[in-house]
Amino acid sequence: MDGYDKYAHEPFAVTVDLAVFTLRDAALHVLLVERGQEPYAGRWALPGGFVQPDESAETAARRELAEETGLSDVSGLHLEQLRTYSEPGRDPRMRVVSVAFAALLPDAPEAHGGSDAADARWVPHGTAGPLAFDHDRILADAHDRVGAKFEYTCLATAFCPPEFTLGELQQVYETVWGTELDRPNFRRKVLATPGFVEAVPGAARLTGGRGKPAALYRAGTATALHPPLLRPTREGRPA
Amino acid sequence: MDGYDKYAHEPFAVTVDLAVFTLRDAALHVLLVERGQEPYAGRWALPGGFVQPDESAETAARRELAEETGLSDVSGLHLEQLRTYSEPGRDPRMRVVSVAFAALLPDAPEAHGGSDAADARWVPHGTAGPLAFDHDRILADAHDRVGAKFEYTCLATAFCPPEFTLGELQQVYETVWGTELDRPNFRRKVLATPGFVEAVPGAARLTGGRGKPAALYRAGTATALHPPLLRPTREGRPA
DNA sequence: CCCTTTTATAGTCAGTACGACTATAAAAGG
DNA sequence: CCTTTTATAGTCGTACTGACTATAAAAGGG
Repeated sequence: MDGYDKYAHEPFAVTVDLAVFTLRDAALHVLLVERGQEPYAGRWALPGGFVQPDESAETAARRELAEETGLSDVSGLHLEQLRTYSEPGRDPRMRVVSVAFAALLPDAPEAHGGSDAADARWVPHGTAGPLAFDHDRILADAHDRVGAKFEYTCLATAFCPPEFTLGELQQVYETVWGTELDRPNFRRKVLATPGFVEAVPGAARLTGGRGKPAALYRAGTATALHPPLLRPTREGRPA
Repeated sequence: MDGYDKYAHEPFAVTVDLAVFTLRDAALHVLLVERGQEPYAGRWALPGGFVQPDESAETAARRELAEETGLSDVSGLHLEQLRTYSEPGRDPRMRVVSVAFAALLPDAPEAHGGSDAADARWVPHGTAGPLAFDHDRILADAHDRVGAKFEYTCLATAFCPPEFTLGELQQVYETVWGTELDRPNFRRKVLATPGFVEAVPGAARLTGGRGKPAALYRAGTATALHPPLLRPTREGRPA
């Protein structure tokens, strides 16, 4: 890193791209914007924008998160840097290096209410055709990362409202992983992990529809899962 | 990402920084360069450099890896993107966004043999005082990441020569984690994981010094570890 | 109002994995 | 020859997990 002046260094534009997930009707949704101009006009793209001169990528990402979701307070939301995408041809107009982030929301208020008219929309995951730029790749990487972190962290509660049932928490896992889990075993595991969830003391209950009311829980203070909660082995057919 | 021309976007310099690890005499070593000029003159720093206009960060990182280690072929080495550091004040001279990488080498040829005189040196981990810029943070993050990946991947063999004993592999784990492992249990776990290591058929053996000769193994084809090989629980004192 | 359906919760049981430990084998050093 | 050192084999009890059965408490339909 010596001798900056000895090297010719081209200027790069630095942006952030956000893969923002939420759960709606037990289906994974992603926040997307429709592009109005070339390149990729008419295609869906991940929300994002330029990092300003006085911002870190994290600051820019949280600012974009607030702008695109229309939420007034995004300070408590889970936002995590994924990785940086820097292939020379990824934006045909100029040399853009993009720091990608993943964000998780509990509920899904319709997005484009913001005064700045960020016309972002919640789109069911997988239904938005090929995205602009390399955003399909970014989105897939984000989904992989979130799924992997579910195994050894308590991240799943970031999709849940402040109070939730164990059935809802299990739904979160099943939706993100795309698998089904055994309900008694899931209960046992979650309750056996200290700090994952804590029972709402008022023995409060919630009626979602048919069956017996379920006890309510809040997210606990733990962040890691020891031992991990592994998804069902996908070694069903080994080669 | 619409409307590039509506935003004022300052140019950024984009660099890569490398945390290159190797094992020497059962001690973790890091490749560092001594800074010759301000800022941080005389301090150690991670090797790195600017991303060229026609390069991705990954390409730049592998090029720097070859330059700084002096190795002619770095194509087989493990090189992995860590994350991007973009705090506005991290370089006092200019706005620099740095994509950090971690690399693992089996053996440690003394580095600065390269014709380009990259004067990088192998320094025992933890002995190089405070590093320049935010490189202490980057190095710590890299070490954390490598240690964490040891739990659920076969990455540890990246530190080993083509043929190695189980004792040497255990040394790798113990050095990176800073803990001691039970030898029989470690054997059982490694050998029970299909594809982690494969025995060298010639019943070959190696004498390191005193005791009974050990069987030789090669790295297998597996990359993941299911179930993971967790390090001894550091919950010795819970709060 | 009873009976079925649905969901929540409790509990059982066997197989696996793992930590702690003991025992044997094969080399080097004195 | 005996001790030390390292490699390898095996044992035992516990914790965790997958698969499963059973009971409780609600809604809905006849």
